[in-house]
Order: sequence, then C-alpha cells, then structure tokens
Amino acid sequence: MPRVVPQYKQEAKERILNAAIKVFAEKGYHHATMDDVAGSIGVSKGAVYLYFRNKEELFDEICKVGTRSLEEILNSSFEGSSGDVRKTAALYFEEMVGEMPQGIALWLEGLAEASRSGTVRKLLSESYAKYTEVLVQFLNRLKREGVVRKSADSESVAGILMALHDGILMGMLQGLDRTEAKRLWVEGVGSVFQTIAPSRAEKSSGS
Amino acid sequence: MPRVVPQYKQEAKERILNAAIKVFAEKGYHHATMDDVAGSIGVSKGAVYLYFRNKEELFDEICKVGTRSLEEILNSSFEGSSGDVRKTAALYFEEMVGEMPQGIALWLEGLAEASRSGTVRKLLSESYAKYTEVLVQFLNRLKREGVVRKSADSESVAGILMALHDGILMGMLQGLDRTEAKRLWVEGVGSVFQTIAPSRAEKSSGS
Amino acid sequence: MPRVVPQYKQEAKERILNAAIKVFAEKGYHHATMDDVAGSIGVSKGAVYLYFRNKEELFDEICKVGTRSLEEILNSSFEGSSGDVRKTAALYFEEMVGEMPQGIALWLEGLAEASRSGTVRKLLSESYAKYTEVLVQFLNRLKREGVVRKSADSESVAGILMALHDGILMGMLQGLDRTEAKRLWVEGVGSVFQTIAPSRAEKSSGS
Amino acid sequence: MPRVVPQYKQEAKERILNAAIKVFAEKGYHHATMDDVAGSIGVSKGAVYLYFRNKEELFDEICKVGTRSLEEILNSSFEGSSGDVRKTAALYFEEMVGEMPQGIALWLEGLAEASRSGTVRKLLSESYAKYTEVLVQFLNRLKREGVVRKSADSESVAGILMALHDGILMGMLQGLDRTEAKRLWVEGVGSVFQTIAPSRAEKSSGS
DNA sequence: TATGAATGAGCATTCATTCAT
DNA sequence: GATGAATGAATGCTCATTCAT
Repeated sequence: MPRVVPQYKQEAKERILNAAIKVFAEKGYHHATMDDVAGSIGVSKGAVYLYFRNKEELFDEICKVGTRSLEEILNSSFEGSSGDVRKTAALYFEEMVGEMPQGIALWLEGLAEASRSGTVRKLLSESYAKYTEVLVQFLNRLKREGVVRKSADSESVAGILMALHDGILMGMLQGLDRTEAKRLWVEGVGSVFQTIAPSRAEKSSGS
Repeated sequence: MPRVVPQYKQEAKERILNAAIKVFAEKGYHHATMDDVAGSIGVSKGAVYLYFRNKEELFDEICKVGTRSLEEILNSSFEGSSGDVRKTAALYFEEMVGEMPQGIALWLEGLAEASRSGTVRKLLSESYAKYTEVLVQFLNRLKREGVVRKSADSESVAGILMALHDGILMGMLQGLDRTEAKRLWVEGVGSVFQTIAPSRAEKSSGS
Repeated sequence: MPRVVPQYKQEAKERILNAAIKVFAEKGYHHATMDDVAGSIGVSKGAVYLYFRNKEELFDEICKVGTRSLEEILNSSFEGSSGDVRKTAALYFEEMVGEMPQGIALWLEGLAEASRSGTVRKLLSESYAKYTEVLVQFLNRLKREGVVRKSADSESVAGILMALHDGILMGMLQGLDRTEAKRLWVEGVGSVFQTIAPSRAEKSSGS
Repeated sequence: MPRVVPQYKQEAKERILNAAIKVFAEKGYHHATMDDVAGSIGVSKGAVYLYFRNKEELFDEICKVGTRSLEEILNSSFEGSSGDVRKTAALYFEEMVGEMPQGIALWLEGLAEASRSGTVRKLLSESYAKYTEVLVQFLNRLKREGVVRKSADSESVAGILMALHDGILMGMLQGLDRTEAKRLWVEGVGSVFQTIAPSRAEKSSGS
C-alpha cells in the first residue's frame, strides 16, 4: 500500500497551486493560460488537470488559500498583541503586504469574479465574516484591558477597520505608494482607536 | 467645420458606451463579448468598431467616464456642503452607490486590469489624485470655517477617507449589505472628523 | 431590410451540411474533425460554428436530412408503383444505394450514437415509424388491387421488409458486394410477396 | 515451455476484455476511455496496455470474441435443430439477444469502424462468410431431410436470413421493441421457409 | 507484473477583429 | 455610415500512451 504517494500528490498539487498564484498574479486570471501555469514550473498542461478539474477550480483554491493565509496573519498579528495598536497595525501591514506584493490585483479579480460565481462569492463572504470576528475578539479583549471604552460598538469598529484595510490596498493599486499606504493605515487605525479610547472616568477606574 | 455629424456621432458613441457599461457590469469585462455589447442595443458588431478601436479602448473609455462621474459626485457633494459631515457623507453615499449598483465589480475589474495595462493605470492614478484634491480642498475649507482643526494633515485625512470609501465598496462585494455599509461609512467619516475636530481653544477663537 | 440574406444563409448552411455528410461518411463521425469539415469546402472552422452550435448538432442535422431523403426515396419508389414488386424493389435499390455509397457506415454511426443521445434516438425512432407507414400504405393499396391477400398483416410484412432492407445494407458493410446485395434484396422482397399473394379464390374474384 | 503463467495471463486478459466489452457497450467505443475500462475492474491503466497494444487492438479483439460467440450460438441453434424452423428461430433469438442486450450498438460501432479499419473489416467479412456457411449447411441438411425443396438456392436463402437477422437487430435500435422484434423474426423466417418448402411432388417422394 | 503520474498531440469551441457589400 | 459573414489565432480540456518505480 502506498502511503508516501498521497504526501507526494499533496506536494505536487501545492507546487502547481503556488505556480498558479504567481502566474495569475502577474498576468491576471483571465490573461494567464493554463499553459502559462504549467510552463512556469516546467510541467505539462495535463499535469495541472491531474490536480484541478479546470481553471475555475484552480482559481477557487487560490482564493481559498489566499483568504486562509490572510486570516492567519490577522490572527497572529492581533491575537496576542499588546495595547499599542499603532505598533500592531504597523507590524500587520508589513506581513500582509509582504504576502501580496503583486497579489492585490489577484485578490481584486477574485472579488470581481465572486460577484458572478457562486463558489467564490460564498467563500469570500465567509472569510469576511471570519476577519470581522477576529477583530471583534481583539476589540473585546482591549475593552477588558481598559484600552477601549466599554460602550464602543465592536462590530462597527471592526467593519470600519476592515474597510480601511481594504481601501488602502485599493489605494495601492491606484498609485498610492507603499510607504504612504503604511502611514495612512497606521494613522487611520490610530484615529479609529482614538475615538473609542476610554473616557477619563473609565480610564481612572481601569486596572 | 462639421457640426451636425459630430453631434450625431457623439450620441451614437455614447449610446454604445452606456450599453457597454451595463453589459460589462452585468457579465464582467472578460465574460462579456463585443456581440453582447452590440446586441444589447441592437446594433451590429461593426458599429462598435466604428467608434472604438477595440475592446480595450472601449474599456478604457468606460473607466474614464466612470472616474469622471465619480468626481462629479464628489464635487457636488462636498464642494457646497455645510459643516454637518455625517449628513454630507450620507447624501454622498446614496448618490454614489445609486450610480453603481452592479458597477462595483466593474470598477474592481478596472483596477485589476490597471495593474497590467499602462493606459488604465495612468488614468486611475490621476483620478485618485483628483479625488484626493477634492477632499483636500473640502478639508481646507472646513479648516477655514473652524470645523476642522488647523493642525490636521489634510492629505492624510483625505487618504483615510478615500480608503474608507473604497474599502466599504469592497465590503459590499464581500457580502456587506447596503444598509450596514451606509452606516459604517457615515460612522467612519464621523469618527475621522471627530479626531480632527478643533480643540476647545481653537473653537472659541473661531469665526 | 435584407431579404436575400436568409436565402444565402440557407445555402451556406446546406453547403456546410453537405460537406459534413461527405467528410463524416469518409472518415467517420468521431474521426473527422471540424477542421476537416470546414477545410473540405475551403471555409474556416468558425464558419461552421456560424451555422451549427456544435459538432453534435451538425451530426443531428445530418441524420435529419438523411432520414428525410430516405423517406422521399421510399415514397417516390413505392407510392406510385405498379404491381410488379420485384421491379419496384430493384428500382428502389438503385436509388437508395446510389444515395449512400459511402453513407451506410455513417448511418450506422448514427444508430450507434442514437442509443446514447436522446436527440438522435427520437429522430430515428420517428423515421422508423414513418418508413413503416409508407410501406403499410403501399401494402394496403396492393390489397385493394388484389395483388396481396386481404388477410395479410400489413404491419408485420412492412416490418419484415424493413428488416430485410436494413440487413442487406449491413451485409454490404460486411463484405457483401453490391450486385449480390441487389439480388438478395429483390429475391427477398419477391419471397415475402409470394407468401402474401392472394389465394386462387381471392384472385379469381379480384377486379 | 511456461505453463502456469500463460494460464494466468490468459485469465487476466480475458477479465480485461470482458470489462472492455461491458464498458464499450455502455458508453460507446469512442466515448469510453481506457481509464473507464481499467477502472471498471479496479486495475491500472497500465495493466490494460500490458495485454493490449492499444485501444484499437482491444476493440479488434472484442469484435473477434463477439463474432466467435455469435457463431457458436448459430451453430448450436441450427446445427442440431429439427425441422420446425419457427421453433428453432425462436430459440435462437432468445440466445442471441440475451447475449447482446446493450451490445447491438457496440456491434454497429464495430461495423462502422470496420469500413475504415482494415483489420476489423477483414474480420467481419470472414465472420459473415462463416455465418453464411453455417446456414448453408443447415439448409442443405433440410434439403436432404425433405423439409426444403432441392431446387432452392441455399446461398441466397442464407443471405436473406442473415439480412433479416441483422435488420431486426437494427430495428431494435430504432425503437422496435423486443417482443415485436421476436415476432417479426420468427414470422420472417417462417415466410422464407414457406417459399422454399418442397412441392407436393417432392414431399411425397421424400424419405 | 503492475502502477499511476506525466505527457503532449489533438480537438472543440470562442471571440475579437476585419472587410466586402 | 452600417452590416454581419467570415476569419483564425487562441485556449481550455481530453485522453491514448509511456515509463520510472
């Protein structure tokens, strides 16, 4: 009984997946051909179809790993972070943008496609909910720690932070340079947290 | 100088352009065919090529009118607006989203495409600058009016507002419903302006 | 308003259809490519798709015209024929085989395909019924003319004649040469009619 | 001389062959893939190629066993049969159709293919001759037994019977239902034998 | 023997673009 | 100006066949 083979298949699949991510990111989903993907790692077109039913499924899986990795970054950045939100925001930015230098456009294509394809739509809508949840947890913790006022609406704040996040990525596609983007992000996050800082009364009663 | 014919040509061109906007928005730029565009207003495929060199140019012009109309909305909303920014934000939202119910995805496709095509890239980057400029002017006016503190960095605030704006549109593509989106937008704008409200000292010395 | 165009389109479609019949008959449906079909009359592959949605539809239409033309031959041969059935059978054979020198194999492929594809299956089953009907009418007329005994079961005889017919075509695919095939056909038809000849009693009472 | 291994190989080959017959009959020769064949009995694609050079050879061998088994049925049905030809015909029908419920279409594909491929063509033409021969022998025996008139042309009658046989199978593909097919076959055979029944003179002088 | 991952030629199908009318 | 038939390059996908293990 082969037991190493599944492992191998898994690796082969991931190799192709990563190649596809790179190629799609560079050329765009619609402009890249299956030949491009296969050729970029020196395998035949047929090999790609050995692991993915068709181009769309390949794209779906890319979206899946994309959202999953973003989720991880979010988690690792915010879950254990201290009260200095600006610092946390700055660290997150580095990781997140580092992850997608060329990838923002691909993510956009995913979103655009999502408004047509049921599969991706559902996927992205679930991810959105998950991202929000991570932030809500983060905010709630900050409330307990007295860094955020109790009366703040965690859901709304999370939504605003996410919008800020997405919007800054879009800004980068519209010419906003990386440094400026980072600055805006940190400042924006700071601004949001400033408005939900605890009142003096709350603060004094804190830890 | 010909005068009547150009007028006619102009109208024909616009008719096609509007048809293309609708069709591309519905099916997606890559999924829609030139036949779809032509057929949607009952003209021949050839007619489209009479006014647009090719599909890409058609798309470019769509992006142009798109950014132009958004600019107008921005202008009309913020230029003459009073100090109640939340109200202004709410009004703007209505107009802007009304303009693009299905169109957000199209706009995203434009952005994604822009990161590859020089033409659209330049176009969008210019628009981004223009939008920013409109907001900066708005903020400066508010400074003069004493609604915003003098020390606020108009460019940054404009950037943050734009990010918020873009991000909320993206949220809508990820499942955020329209009402919630509007709420986030208004709240976000409010939050931003709260942090740049004049200090008590400034306020009292105002007009 | 173009009015000649439909006429032209009809002609173009028929030109392609005839080309396809020839090519499919020569190479076989599955072995022939759309390129073969198009190339055989010097048009582009795209042109074929201008008139037929896909290869299968092209094949369906071939089956349609095939059965229709066979029906016509049946009609013209048997409808106005006199009492000399052997002569009628001989004439029919010439026309029918002349029509499908290479085409028998194609017809077989249609039948084989029919057992899988709903479209062709229905088509062929209807044709079969029509052929039977033509023969039944023919037999009934012969009854009235006193050439066939009144007690003969027209449906059965028609079925037997059809089987004989189909079987001889199949024989030709299995190596039976044309002359021998014709002889068998005429003799077989003669044999069948001999068994349903009127009894002496009937004969004498005939017109 | 290897003795055990060949035995094993032979069995393995037959297992694959039978699987192929079933799969080809169900899906059609062209629609079925080598994977389908291999998968249907849980062996690898490579295993199939261990026993058959390629798909075509596999098909050829299928045709071979097909004709061989039909020949056997013919033999067993007609060789030892008594003078009641209708009964013999009925028995034969059961065995023959039982053998090919789904298989008629496959047989047709073989014939259609045969008109292109030299191998199958020759094979089928030989089988046709063999079938004829069996029937001729049968008829000659009946002549000696006085059930068929001496003057009858055995070759012709055999040819007609074969055509009837093939034609009825084809009818079944065109919608003729099994019961009706059987009836036609028995009646057709009866009709043929009626015309070659010995004259009264012959009969009385018979054994 | 047996496997099944990999191959790559082959094919159906689409669609932007052209051009004769 | 306008048409729409025709083009043909491009591309997704299939599957018979091979071969290293």
